[in-house]
Amino acid sequence: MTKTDDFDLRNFLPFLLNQAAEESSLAFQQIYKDRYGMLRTDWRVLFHLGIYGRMTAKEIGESARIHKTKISRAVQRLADRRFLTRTRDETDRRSEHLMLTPAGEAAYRDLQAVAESYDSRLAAHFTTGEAALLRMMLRRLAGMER
Amino acid sequence: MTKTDDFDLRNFLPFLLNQAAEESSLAFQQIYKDRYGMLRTDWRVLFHLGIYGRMTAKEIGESARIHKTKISRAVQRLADRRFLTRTRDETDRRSEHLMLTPAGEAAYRDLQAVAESYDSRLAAHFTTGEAALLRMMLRRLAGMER
DNA sequence: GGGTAATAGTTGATTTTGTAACCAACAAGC
DNA sequence: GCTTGTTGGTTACAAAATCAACTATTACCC
Repeated sequence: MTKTDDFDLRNFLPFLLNQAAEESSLAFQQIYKDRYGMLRTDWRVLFHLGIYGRMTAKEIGESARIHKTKISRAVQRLADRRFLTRTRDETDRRSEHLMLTPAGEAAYRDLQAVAESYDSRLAAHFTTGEAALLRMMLRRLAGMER
Repeated sequence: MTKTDDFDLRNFLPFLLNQAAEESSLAFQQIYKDRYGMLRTDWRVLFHLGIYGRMTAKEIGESARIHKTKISRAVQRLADRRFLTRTRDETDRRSEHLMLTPAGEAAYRDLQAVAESYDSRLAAHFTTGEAALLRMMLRRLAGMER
């Protein structure tokens, strides 16, 4: 395993970002998967509804940059488990408003608490200033701010 | 879309890291996909061989934290396209050494150049010091250093 | 040396994702 | 009000990822 080229893969940002994202999602993923049998898109939808209270599939998709088919399926799964309700918008009958049921709220509160402590644990790798800078840089890379 | 909970998803590191990783991989992905019909694992294997010259599937898997079935199939695809050769290790006939063919080397050099300029473009969002700090923090989150 | 466990890598079945086509409701122009 | 285009969301089919089981070979160890 002698180097024949000095390009450093371990510093290549797309690679590095993916490794960090994967590693830092692992333990959290384990929790929502084991505890609620959820997929990645499921908890993201759950969190959006938990945070914003009432949204349409489209709004969630735009906010989290998730394709509409993935949202559609996650909403189905969550509706099947009675974690959310769908109600048609009467002024535009194409779209429907999603809201968490009490069971959904409970799941959200549980996972939200996990997420908060999980995030603190990750941030504890750094000083407060570093962590803030990291989030800012990530938001910029994610195109969430300019 | 009024907030009913003050948890900030957009600052939750696993979420943020994934968004940044996805966004910052997009254009590069387009290139290896369009230009060589490669998948994510394919270019990672290609890069490992391009950088280190000769590795076994297992070594690549450990280095990039990719599951062996994914590696196995990526190696198959790359071998089918004559981008690499496999030769059995004669002292341990279970494993085989992978090496790029000239065609594989050419593809690697091409993509490596793209990767380098792509990385610079991403890093240009920040000052030199910030970028270095970012990489360091990501390596730490990825468990690549302690 | 013979039996058992471990390892490198492959294969097959199942689940999840991605892509395109689709349906129903709405909007705009005429 | 009819046609054409757009939009929110679902569905069908193909591609890819995951997980478990499998083969072949080597290591362990009594």
